[in-house]
Amino acid sequence: RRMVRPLDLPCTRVVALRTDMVNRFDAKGQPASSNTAYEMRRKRKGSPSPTITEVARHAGVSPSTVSYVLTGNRSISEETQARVRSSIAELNYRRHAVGRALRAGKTNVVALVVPFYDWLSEPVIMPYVYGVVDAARRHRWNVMLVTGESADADVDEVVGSKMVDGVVLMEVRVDDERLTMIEQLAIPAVCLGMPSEPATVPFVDFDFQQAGRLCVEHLVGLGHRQIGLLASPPGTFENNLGYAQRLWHGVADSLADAGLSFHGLPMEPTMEGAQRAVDTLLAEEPALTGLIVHSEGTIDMLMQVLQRRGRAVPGDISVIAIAWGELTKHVVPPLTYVNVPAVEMGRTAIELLAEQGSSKLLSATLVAGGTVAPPPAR
Amino acid sequence: RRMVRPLDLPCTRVVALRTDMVNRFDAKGQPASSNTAYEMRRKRKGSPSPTITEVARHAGVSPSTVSYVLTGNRSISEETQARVRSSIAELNYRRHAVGRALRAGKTNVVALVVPFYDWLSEPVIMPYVYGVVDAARRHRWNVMLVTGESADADVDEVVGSKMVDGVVLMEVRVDDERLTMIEQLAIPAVCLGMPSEPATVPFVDFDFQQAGRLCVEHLVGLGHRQIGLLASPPGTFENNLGYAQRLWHGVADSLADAGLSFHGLPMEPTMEGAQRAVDTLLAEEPALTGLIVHSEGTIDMLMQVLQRRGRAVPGDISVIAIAWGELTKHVVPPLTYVNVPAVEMGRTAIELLAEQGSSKLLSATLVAGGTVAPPPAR
DNA sequence: TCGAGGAATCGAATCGATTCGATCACCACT
DNA sequence: AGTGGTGATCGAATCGATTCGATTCCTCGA
Repeated sequence: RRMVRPLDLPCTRVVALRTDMVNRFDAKGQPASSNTAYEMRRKRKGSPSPTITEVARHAGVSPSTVSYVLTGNRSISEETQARVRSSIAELNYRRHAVGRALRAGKTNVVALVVPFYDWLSEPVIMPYVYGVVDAARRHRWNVMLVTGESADADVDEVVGSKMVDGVVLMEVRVDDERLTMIEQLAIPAVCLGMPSEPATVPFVDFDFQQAGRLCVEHLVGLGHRQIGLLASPPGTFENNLGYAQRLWHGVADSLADAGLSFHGLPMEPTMEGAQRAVDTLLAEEPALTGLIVHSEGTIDMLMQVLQRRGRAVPGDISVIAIAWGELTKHVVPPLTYVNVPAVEMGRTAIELLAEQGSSKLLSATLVAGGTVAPPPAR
Repeated sequence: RRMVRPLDLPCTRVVALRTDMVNRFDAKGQPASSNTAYEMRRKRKGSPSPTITEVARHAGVSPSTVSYVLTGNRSISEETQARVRSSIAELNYRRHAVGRALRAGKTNVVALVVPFYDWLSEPVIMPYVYGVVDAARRHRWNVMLVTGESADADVDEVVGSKMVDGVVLMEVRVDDERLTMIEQLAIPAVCLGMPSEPATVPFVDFDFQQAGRLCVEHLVGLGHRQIGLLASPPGTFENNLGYAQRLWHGVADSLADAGLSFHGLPMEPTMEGAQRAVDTLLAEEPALTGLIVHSEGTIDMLMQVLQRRGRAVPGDISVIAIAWGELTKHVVPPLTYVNVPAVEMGRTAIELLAEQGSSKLLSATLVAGGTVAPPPAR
């Protein structure tokens, strides 16, 4: 009996680790070292966290002096500085964020408002969040994750109570209560994604129209004449999410400009949805040779469906996706796609918040892969 | 030329919407109504947000009375209450979160510390986050999203400055600096995912060992004798993430108990990685009839690879996944899997934080689908 | 009729850090 | 010797809400 070991981990070590962990848990009571933790907590309780006043007392100066040492807002002699710093180190002092925030009138926190209603199936939210958090970190801002599409419950509490200095809103829809509230509260805000109706809040978005145009031009340039669009799920149209409609029209308009007919269909991000959409499209236009796909997480399914229907990619049908690049990396053959710079959009939203700039549309670029070829000869 | 319209949206409406939006942006200056926003902001600047004192003055009472009306901590006469409430409504007053937090000594914010180093490719982080945020909301807590695997930069600042009342840590590894810091700061904390070394901080995790055992028993019960494991990516083993090792041993041990040999391999979550892993496993044990897959986002790829290698599922090879159920929903045939209750784990972490309870291992359940069958007759 | 008790409300202190104005010592220049 | 300037430090006020102790007014019972 042989064991394939992962990497170079000696198996005994792993087993030991496991046994240890199971035993630790199977005791059913507190974890083994819990009393230690309890003692630690009690010990600290006696002296919770030192305040600036205690540091001052310890160093033999006034609280304001300590503050000036920390902020550098007034000159303090070298000796005093040294004394204060050593007291800070000795007492393990750190400035109290809430006290600072109250005095300063700002919290250094921004809210990221994400509607969760379709989060769970949409892996594509993640890179936006990452972009926001990453850029915020560079501004020394913290990010508060606020869920909820409605205005009342959460946004109101967080924003209205001045818990945050600014807000990034995702997926703003028509007549979104959140927008009117933000405007009333007069707090800096940015929409991540162009709101479907004009708003006074600036936005960051991706030029989905141009993306659609790029796809069509790429395919038409290679000689394709029957081109179809598998658009984002029906729900995105129902909710009037602008990006869905903008891609739709980018594709439709540039096909019209080329004098070609347009075939498009929203697609559910499930295996059945992909099958149905492909079948419908092929029934409508059996000679289809070019396919533009918007749905972010469905590329694998689509490829599988095409394979089952006996259509080779790119031999019979060329495929272009509109997707965040990282999500296409694993596909073989390497996907031809128009990159949705999700991380960068998140970053830009924060920059806009910082600079109070005006709206930005990020432009589209096409990344050539192996899923597009000239149409097969008839 | 015909247009397939998404849903019942009249096309003119959509076109109108688009034109409007493009025009709005193409003007290149500020969005059309921007000056309105600017005016609003100025108007508000004169009277920023009313304080409790202003409400009190407006209502002709003292600030403490307003506070008692709001908190209900002392009895206030009906008339006064009515007067105060109407003043609150008229001035559009909301309690200042920072002032409250300073006085109360707590912020009603918990930190969720997520290492971002592999976020981008792992769609499975999302449901954990959702679970945490959802449960936190029920406790009227807000969630601060803190990134970073290192202790210094972010965790220290957020936690050390008492900006949060509690912490949920994800992916705690051996000798994680974050843990020792948390212990020093004596702040309530919970690990989401069992830390790879015993810690004084309680944890919530999924019983991956039992999950492995369930898979093996299911397959063995149907008559399978050659069973393989496609484990999580090598990186999870390198980083000593406990779940990887626990599943590995759950499978290995119960195969050993059944007197069967074990074949396992970590698998990269890419198409190439899946191909390589499958090929290696099949080379090692050509008679393989049962496959257990851990990698969360790779089920589609695996199915595709098996198809290409000419192995029917479940005709030739039975497949069981260990995965978050939602991620398996789109697979056809419906996947047989052991559910990783990610959302529930996130929720439980918050409950543990609230109740200061002790560690929990959530147990595994197998969901029968269509990808497991008895082994083919020889 | 006076005091006890309770309801309603106010004033002031408090949470922790920052900052403005003031004080003090010291040096330099006339 | 007196004045002005500067560097170093302190005291007190401030941010906004909450809470403890105190005060007022009213009612009820002795």
